[in-house]
Amino acid sequence: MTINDNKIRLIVADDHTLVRQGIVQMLRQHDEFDVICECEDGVALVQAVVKHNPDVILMDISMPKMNGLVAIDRVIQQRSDAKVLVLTMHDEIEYMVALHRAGARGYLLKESSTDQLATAIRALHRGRTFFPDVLEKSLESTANGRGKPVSLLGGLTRREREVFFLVVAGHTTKDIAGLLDMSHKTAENHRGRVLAKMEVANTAELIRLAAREGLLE
Amino acid sequence: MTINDNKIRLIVADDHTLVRQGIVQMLRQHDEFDVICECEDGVALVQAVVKHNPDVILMDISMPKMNGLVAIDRVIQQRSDAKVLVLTMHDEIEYMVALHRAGARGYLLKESSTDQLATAIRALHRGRTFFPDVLEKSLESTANGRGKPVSLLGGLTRREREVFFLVVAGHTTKDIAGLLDMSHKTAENHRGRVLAKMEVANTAELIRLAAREGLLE
DNA sequence: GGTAATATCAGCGAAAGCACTGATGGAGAA
DNA sequence: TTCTCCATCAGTGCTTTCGCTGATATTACC
Repeated sequence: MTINDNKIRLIVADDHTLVRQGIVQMLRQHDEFDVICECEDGVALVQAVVKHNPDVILMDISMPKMNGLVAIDRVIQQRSDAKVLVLTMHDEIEYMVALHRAGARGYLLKESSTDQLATAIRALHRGRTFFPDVLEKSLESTANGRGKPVSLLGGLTRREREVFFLVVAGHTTKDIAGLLDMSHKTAENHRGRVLAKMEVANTAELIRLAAREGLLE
Repeated sequence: MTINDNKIRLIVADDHTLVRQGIVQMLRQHDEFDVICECEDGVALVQAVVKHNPDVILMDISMPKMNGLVAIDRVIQQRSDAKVLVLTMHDEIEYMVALHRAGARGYLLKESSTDQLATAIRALHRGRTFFPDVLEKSLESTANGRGKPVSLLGGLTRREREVFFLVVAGHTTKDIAGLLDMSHKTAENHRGRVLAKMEVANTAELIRLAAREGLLE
């Protein structure tokens, strides 16, 4: 037995102890995996990556002390070949794209099965990526079409952004028309395009999205 | 009356398979617990409770198909003595108060340790409750310092609270009527009363308010 | 000069939201 | 037993949202 008996060496980072320990417990059922370290926040993760140089890193994106995106950035800075598999509850495409750009190599919803988790880990270990189909499509379309939008507000035009902020501030289209000195039909049209670009069905969802992105207040 | 030794019989409900299975895996390490059923949503949970009559119910509050608060309500309807332990990531007091009123007997953050989880389960099984200290204080203050609303949700009736959560989740009144099995007019009425009590003009403002209060998942 | 993106306006129709009012039955308290 | 709160359903009427289509003017880029 060598110390390196080709197990896949993992670091698991998640601030929710119950969740993290649960996942670790589960991974320990598989012989092929070796959880060498657990982290509660991004800072600890970056240090652990430097110290242990794991094969694959499993991490939640919403962690205290250091935002997940920033954490990925730091990790990649330390080890440009780091294989980061993000575990998350959000299936918003915006999230996926952002993570992909940040350098994550895989993205897995917490709704996923344990089999999928194992598959994803193996994929990353072999140098592959693991993203849901939706993202693949989106990345293609951004590659084909001009490589623009991505950021939540980036895809909006100037006027649409103005309308967006007034909508999430709770104004009706008529209000907005008055405030921006335009026809209420124009305001409606802008509003409609915002909803379409943001891929939400109604104002309620739009505001939820804005809240998630920290765009309220 | 205990046919199968005196293990504490548990149902675990969480829509995130990874999280759920992790927790289950962890509970199986303890001899004193017996996980008799896992559920992915509120609907399944209610059915499972009726069927298995567990000692303690572990549940996430943010689940698809049926909002957690609604689910608790239904569970309590079926078994008024059901011991519901809520697992969540949110430590907002509003949530705790609402859950307490809904009939949950315990509240545990996912940041908690496994020991705390075991302690909480045992507490509920013995007929005690398990809430963070902050809540105890808050509940006292509502009892003593009379009158004061304290909670945003405090002024709402049980049904109004259910509707509230579904509204801020982005559902239309028709959706809500379906989910709560009521006429769409009734749902509209509840919604209207929620808007009035919260002193906001429309859904947009309501969601902003909810976001400010940390009531969005 | 052609092309593309943007900002503007408008109409239509379906759906949803919102403000009223009124009515019934049940549960619990005074 | 009254009385109040709650949950339920319903109707009317108006406003707002939302999806779709189509049109024009300006700007800017190649």
